[in-house]
Amino acid sequence: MPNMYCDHQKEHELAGQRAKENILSTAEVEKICAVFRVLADGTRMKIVQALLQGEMCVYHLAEVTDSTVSGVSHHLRILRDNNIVKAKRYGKNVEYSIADEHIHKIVRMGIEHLTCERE
Amino acid sequence: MPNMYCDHQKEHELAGQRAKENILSTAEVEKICAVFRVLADGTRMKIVQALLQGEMCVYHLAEVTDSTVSGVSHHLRILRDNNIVKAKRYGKNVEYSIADEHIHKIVRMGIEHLTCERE
DNA sequence: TGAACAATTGAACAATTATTCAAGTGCTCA
DNA sequence: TGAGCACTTGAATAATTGTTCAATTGTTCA
Repeated sequence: MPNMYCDHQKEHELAGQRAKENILSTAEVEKICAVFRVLADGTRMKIVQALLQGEMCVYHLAEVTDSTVSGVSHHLRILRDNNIVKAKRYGKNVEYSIADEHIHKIVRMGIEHLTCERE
Repeated sequence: MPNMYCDHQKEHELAGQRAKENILSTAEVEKICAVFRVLADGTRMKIVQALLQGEMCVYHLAEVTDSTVSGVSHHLRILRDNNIVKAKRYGKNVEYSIADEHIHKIVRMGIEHLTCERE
């Protein structure tokens, strides 16, 4: 009797092809991953969470995240390049804020996933 | 006249402290990041997208993602350890499926963020 | 102008992570 | 039982990524 659940020899060409057609392209997948990759760092996540409470300058962000101004600045560049935060200069300071409405949602999803996890 | 936007000498202790109190702990932030870190890889994202269409065995997932069975298996372990997919054995095969309702939502958020980006 | 502060950048190093390959386990069926 | 398939694992290598420090840019104000 053949394997009734997953007969590779006969079905994978069809099943594989079907799934391949419905899946996003490698380029599109890469772009989506990029957003998650940005949010996958602890310091950057803290920066985002701090900015969700209102705009803040680099010095304050370094305070809040327990890191250096230089380090935060590097992370802010990555966040800017990925349309997650935006910068506005006021005199000597640069005030950062959240660029995009659904960064709120994405981060909230992350928190929800956390709270409903059972170990 | 003092800097009216961000007078560090006088305000950062207060502003910094306030933000520090409202932000999640480092441990909590790390856990949230972990979810995003898992979704930040192209192969894993493809696996998740394939599984959003229905359960699938390792062989098929390797087909769909254009990678090796071994490579996919390593990624599936990471996905399992982070409660994103679950495994069920049927005879020789192991069928994988999405473990958690809001993986749908999280991935959809990622796609939305992508589509409303302007370059 | 120049001194002081805010932020950015680049380069070097350290740490993490993905991929590969070979060897292993678990299951089925002749 | 043992041959063959499905999958997993571990170790080694290659590639990416974060952090640090020193130097640089941009701004203000005396």
